Amino acid sequence: MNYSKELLKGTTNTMILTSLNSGDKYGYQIIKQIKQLSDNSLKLGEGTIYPILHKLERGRMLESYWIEQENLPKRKYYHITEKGKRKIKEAREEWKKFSTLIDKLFFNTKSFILNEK
Amino acid sequence: MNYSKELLKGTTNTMILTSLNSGDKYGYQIIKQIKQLSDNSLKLGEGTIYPILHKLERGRMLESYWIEQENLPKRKYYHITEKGKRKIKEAREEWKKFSTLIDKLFFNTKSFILNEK
DNA sequence: TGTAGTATATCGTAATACAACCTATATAAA
DNA sequence: TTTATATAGGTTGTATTACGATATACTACA
Repeated sequence: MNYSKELLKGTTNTMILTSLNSGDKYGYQIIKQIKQLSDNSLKLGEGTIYPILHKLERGRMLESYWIEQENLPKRKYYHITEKGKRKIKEAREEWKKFSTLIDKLFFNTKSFILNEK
Repeated sequence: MNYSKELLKGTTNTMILTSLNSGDKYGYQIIKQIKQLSDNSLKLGEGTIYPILHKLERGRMLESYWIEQENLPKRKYYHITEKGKRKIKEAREEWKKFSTLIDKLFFNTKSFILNEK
């Protein structure tokens, strides 16, 4: 993982919801997709994604159904609900505000000096 | 706190280092400054900042000295070291890459569809 | 007297991501 | 043949983190 575990916190749920927003997927597929989209920098493990999928389903953000495969393990597909879509919208708004603020606090050194008593 | 506790994780240390990068400060002063700079949206508590200051000092990112006050509790001032300044630089680079990636994953829905097999 | 502000500090708690581990099957390499 | 990797699901224990609660101690004000 190229990014600190701590920076990642709070973003994983929305990442997974956003992935499912463009179509139903199974857990393992989401892992591969996020890895691919991030140019191998974000490798969510199984121990990360499955508990989150279960939690999101308990919270009615997702619904699931099984699909049998020939010569391969069966897959559990997840489908995003309207509640899940609303959650994405909220999370995007929060992220926009938060990242703007961190940009200010991390880079705008001048304001630190100017605002001092 | 307007932002989720989890989004905040991983940014607090750098926030504090950046604050000290523009001049020595004591713990309580850092809390007030971050609160002010964030328009009251970031209210770091005492239980947050003091353990971090101690940890940063143990890690040689900061050095501290006491100043006695008249009619007020004495203040423990923190000074950033060269190691601390290097840490800021690293953290800024990491934040730039990370926030760019999250922007992509949260908002660029099109890429999710296009990249699907 | 009560409350708020200044200033430092510690402790317990909830939430999180993850490594490690487990079950299966299939395929490819050593 | 054995080993490793990939697919696909899952659980459990652990470290890290931010924070509320609490403690101490002094000042200022209603």
